[in-house]
Amino acid sequence: MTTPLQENNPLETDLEAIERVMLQLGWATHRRLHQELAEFNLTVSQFAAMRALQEFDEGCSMSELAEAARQISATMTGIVDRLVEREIITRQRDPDDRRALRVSLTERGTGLLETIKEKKRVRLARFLEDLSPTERKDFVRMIGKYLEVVYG
Amino acid sequence: MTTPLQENNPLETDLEAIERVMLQLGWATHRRLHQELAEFNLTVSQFAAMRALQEFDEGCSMSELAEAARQISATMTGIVDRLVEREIITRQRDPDDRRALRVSLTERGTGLLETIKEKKRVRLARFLEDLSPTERKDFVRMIGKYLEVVYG
DNA sequence: TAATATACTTAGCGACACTGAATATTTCCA
DNA sequence: TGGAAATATTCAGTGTCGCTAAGTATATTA
Repeated sequence: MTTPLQENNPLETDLEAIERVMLQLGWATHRRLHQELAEFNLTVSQFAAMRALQEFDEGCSMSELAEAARQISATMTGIVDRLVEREIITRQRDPDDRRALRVSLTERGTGLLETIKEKKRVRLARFLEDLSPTERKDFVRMIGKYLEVVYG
Repeated sequence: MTTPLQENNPLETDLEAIERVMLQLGWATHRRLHQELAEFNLTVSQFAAMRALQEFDEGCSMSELAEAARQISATMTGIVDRLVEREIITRQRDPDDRRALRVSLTERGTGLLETIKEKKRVRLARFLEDLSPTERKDFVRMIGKYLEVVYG
C-alpha cells in the first residue's frame, strides 16, 4: 500500500509524527474556533476576513481582501455583505477607481476583534507558561518556517 | 482599546507572536487543505471523518465517529451519506445493538486516504530537511503540548 | 411492561465556496 | 479618438456544512 515504516529511519518516523500532529492541529484549531466564534455569531471565514482587514491600515479593495483571506472575490462578496449589514465593516466606492470598493473595519468591528483575540490569549498564556523563553522563540520560528515551506 | 504592548515584557511579545502565527496557521492549513482536496472531490470535513475512521481498527459507531471528528451526529449523518454513496466507507447495522451502526473505511477509501497523505508528505519532507533531529523532536513535542493545553 | 434512555435520522435554515456569466469602469493602442 | 481588452466586482445557481428541533427504532430499567 504505502512504503513500510522503517523503524530505524528517524526522518521517516518524524515525518509520520509531524504529519499526524499537524493534521490534527489544523482540524482541531478550525473546529474549536468555529465553536468559539458561535458565541459572537461569527463564522470562521468572517473572522478570517476581519483579521485580514486589520492588517491593512487604510482599508483595501475586495480583491485584496479576498487574496489576504485566501478566498475568491465572489465568495468574499457574500461574507462582506453580511459583515456590512451588522456594521462590523464598511464598503464604499473608491473615488479614484470607480470599479473598485474600499473595505474597512468599523470601530465596532475593531472592538469585536479585540474582544475575541483577548479570550484566545488567556488559553495561549497557559501554554506559554510551560515553555522556557528559548522554547518560545523556537516555537515561533519553527511554525514560521513551516508556514513558509509548506504553504508558501 | 486593549492593553498596550510592553516592549520589554518577553511573555507579552511572545504571546502576540504566537497568537498571530497560530491563527495564521489554522486558517492557512484549512484553506490549503480545502483546495488540495478539491482535486479528489473531497471536503475538509469528509477528509477529517476519513482520518478519524482510520484510527479505529474495527470501525466505529456513528457517535464515536462524530466525536472523533468533532461533529454532532446529525452533521455526521450527511457527511457519511455522501461517502457511502461514493463507496469510500461502509455503514452497516451493528448486530449486537440494532440501534447502532458500524462505519468503516472501504479498501478504496483507505487507498484514497493514503494517496492524499502521500502528497502531503512530500511538502512536509522539505520542511523536515531544514530541521535538526533535535528540532524535529522538539517540534512534535511542542505541538503536542499546544494541542493538549489549548484544545484540551 | 411502561417509562426512560440511547443511537441515529430527518427537516429546515443560514452560511460557505465554487463556477460561469453579467455589469461597470478603466486602460491601451491603432 | 474610438473601440477592444483588461480589471473590479456582483449575481445566479449548486452542493456541502453545521446547527437545532423533532422524530423513529431499539435497549434498559424500575
